[in-house]
Amino acid sequence: MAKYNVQETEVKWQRTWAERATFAAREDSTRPKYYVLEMFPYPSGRIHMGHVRNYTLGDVVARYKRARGFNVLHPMGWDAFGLPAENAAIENKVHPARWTRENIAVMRGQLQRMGLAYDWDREISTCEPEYYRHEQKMFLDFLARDLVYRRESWVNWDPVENTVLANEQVIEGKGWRSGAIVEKRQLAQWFLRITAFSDDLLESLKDLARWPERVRLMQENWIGRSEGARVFFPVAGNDSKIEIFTTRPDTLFGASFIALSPHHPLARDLAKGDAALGEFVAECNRIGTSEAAIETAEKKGHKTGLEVLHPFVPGRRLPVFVANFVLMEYGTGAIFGCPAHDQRDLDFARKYGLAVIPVVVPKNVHGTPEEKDFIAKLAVAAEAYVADGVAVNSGFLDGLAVEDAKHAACARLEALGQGAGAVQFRLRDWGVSRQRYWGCPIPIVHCPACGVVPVPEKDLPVVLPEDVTFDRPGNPLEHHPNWKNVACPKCGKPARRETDTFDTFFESSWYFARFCSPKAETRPFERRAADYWLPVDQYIGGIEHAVLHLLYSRFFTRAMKECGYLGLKEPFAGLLTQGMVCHETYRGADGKWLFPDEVERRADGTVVQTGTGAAVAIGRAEKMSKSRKNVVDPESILDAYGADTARLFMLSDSPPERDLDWTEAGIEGAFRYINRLWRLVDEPIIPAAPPGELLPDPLGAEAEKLHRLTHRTVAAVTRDLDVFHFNKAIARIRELSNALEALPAEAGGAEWVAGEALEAVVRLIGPMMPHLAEAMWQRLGHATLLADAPWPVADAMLLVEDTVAVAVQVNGKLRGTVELPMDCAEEDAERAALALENVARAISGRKVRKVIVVPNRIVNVVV
RNA sequence: GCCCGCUUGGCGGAAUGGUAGACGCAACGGACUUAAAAUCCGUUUCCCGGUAACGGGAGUGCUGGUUCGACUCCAGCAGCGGGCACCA
Repeated sequence: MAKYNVQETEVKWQRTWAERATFAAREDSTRPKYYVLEMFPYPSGRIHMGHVRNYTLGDVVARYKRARGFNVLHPMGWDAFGLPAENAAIENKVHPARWTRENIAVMRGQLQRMGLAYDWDREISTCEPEYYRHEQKMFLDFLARDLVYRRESWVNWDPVENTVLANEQVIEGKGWRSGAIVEKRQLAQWFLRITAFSDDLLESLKDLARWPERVRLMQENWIGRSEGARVFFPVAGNDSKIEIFTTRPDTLFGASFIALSPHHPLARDLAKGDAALGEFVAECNRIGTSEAAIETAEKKGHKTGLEVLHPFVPGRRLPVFVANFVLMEYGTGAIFGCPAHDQRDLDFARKYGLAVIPVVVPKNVHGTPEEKDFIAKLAVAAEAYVADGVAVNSGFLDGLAVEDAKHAACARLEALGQGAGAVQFRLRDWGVSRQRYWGCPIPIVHCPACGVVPVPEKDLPVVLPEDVTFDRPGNPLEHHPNWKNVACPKCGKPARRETDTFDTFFESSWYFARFCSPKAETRPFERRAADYWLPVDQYIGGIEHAVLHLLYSRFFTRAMKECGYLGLKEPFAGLLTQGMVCHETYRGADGKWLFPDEVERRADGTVVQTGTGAAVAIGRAEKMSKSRKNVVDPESILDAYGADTARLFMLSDSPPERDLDWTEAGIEGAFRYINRLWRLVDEPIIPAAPPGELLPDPLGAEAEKLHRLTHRTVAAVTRDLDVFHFNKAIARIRELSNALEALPAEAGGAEWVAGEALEAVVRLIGPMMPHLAEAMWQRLGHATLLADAPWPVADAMLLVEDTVAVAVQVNGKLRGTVELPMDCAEEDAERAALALENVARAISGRKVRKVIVVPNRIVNVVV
């Protein structure tokens, strides 16, 4: 018999699906719709294993839902703008447009070889004007509705290249190419007012029932709603004041200093007349813009010489510092420090010799003789007291619990006109300006006379010019000979185009809607199509997008709704976040990384370098990355084993949310199973009964078992696929195919039940190994496509068992099992359990105190 | 530094308050073969007793707790990973 011909079979069915437009999606109000979407890829050159995993997961969902009768939309496109194209342009002298389009062509071919059930007619690419023109229009709509504004903001600046750097281009505070110490600079930039929706974005997380809890938690923390107070501290000696935000107004009596952000207007004013302070601010600017860098840097401050007056304590003066850990972007850019009750403030106070004034004591200490002792210890402690308690040393707050003291403090501040209770969000507005070439041009003109002028709708799109060069650092749009010179749309006088482009998160914030009508010309998408298809029923992608991309998309959907583009505010009803694909790492004797195909495993289990035979050190599995060389090219797997094998391996070894270890042995195991399945139709042990033959009655015992297992498996796999437990679904299918192979030919009714089991296996593997399943389906004599066949349904009568094995424990330890009728009386179960010899031995004369019977599960005898 | 996860045999995992290790990988033993590959059958958490059937003990990162019963719930700790606003 012929071996299963992977390549020929896979190409054949891919062609068949394409010719018949099997996966073309059309709006159809008579059928329930289901929109499955995987995060679209950045066209970096070739697909990687992360893509294979992501798109396999989505494809199983798409094919399964289709079989269940849904009208499925399953599209694919390209997140085509981005930094790597510009890096390639600089390093390899390829134009970003050409590089990107060539990459797309290669990657499209690779995805097609995977047999993914996409409607390729809906393919989009965000770097084409047909796509980005619509987001230019949306930007102008947002501007008209005050969802867009312009302000100064900080960027990483490479003083050697005279270029803005992305955070990833800043390595240990230095520019990745120049090695120069990176500085912070201020530029006028465009912002989207995501904070206008802070409350709604937070509140609506509750409704996203099919999102992972941890993603909702991360977004909740990111939005970071906190209640507290804004407080004005009058500056001693003049009539200005410093406004701070605090979540602990109850500890105001413990205040011992004020700290300003280095970017606070007052700090910058003071720095003008204070060279040392100026140098300190410059030093802070060298930390860079990333929060991680600022938070991990040593906490430092600089005394300004200024003092403020305490709002509650007449005569108390607090020194004002500038501190490197205070963020201008959060609150008011100024804080008050209460060292006794905040660890960071305490560290700061110890460093600069500031007072530590305890103002909260634990409830159980308050009013006891230990109270004094507690306060005395805290005043000299290295650890702040941050837990709940009762206010002390706090005038009118004394004796109040923390929560009550907060309210009382706010009320007093308000009465004094020194502040008020306030809600503060950590979420900041979204800066979308990028000083880069390979992005969507921001449709704005700067006119010396009229100022900022939106490009009129009739002049859209503002097309990104392709005749640019990368021979010098900075944004090529700045150096383009004429692109930026335009007539002002308002007054007609010479003006200058905005040369910044959009953050690439802009494109990915609405592409899911574009797929509803990807060819719409006059608008981003047809309202009717969006109303039909949206929201995305199941979105699938990496956990690394848990906050930014997903939050921006949620915001964008709300903004589009405000502008009347669509009628909903949550884009993704269901979310599945998949884990990474990992591989063990190899280092040669010289310590350099080796690719998996540069090493070989010997029979004795050791691993050596191919060719030289030198010893290789094996490292634990880590995320596949070019830098560690622990990558396997999906195309080599497709060549050697085919798409179904790659898909099976991606699904069978780990649950989707977890990381997956790629192993050569695992892929071989998957390949063996593919061939074993093929043999079920190619060399059947038991010939299937002819179609239409009635179920023999009675069945032999073995046949009856398989008959029941078939139906149990159909039910179990259906349940598993509904909740994305693909690895469990495959384990069940393997159990069924194992049982099918083990069925004795002489069992009564063997032909009939073998045929039934085989047909069930083929239908169940359909979503996961679609090529093999089609080939087997055809071999079973079907003239139709499996892709068009409905999902099998289990006979409920066959799922009911009449007996069940019940575990018997003595004091929680397993001592045996008894076979009992399903749902038998508790007394019967107890009697049968106590009758076991082993149980009697375990009790061995001790008194039975209690017997716990959990019907159909367990009997626990307590002695 | 802050936020969020994860940790179960040699390995990937299953079991989400009720028989820990389903299913697979690897390894070992056997069958088939002149031989190999492929395929098929069997064994495999660890320790103790037993020729065996089997019996006993320990065991889900670590330390405690709740419960008749904990991989599962709670508290603390450790290790590893994701995110931190200009990578996508």
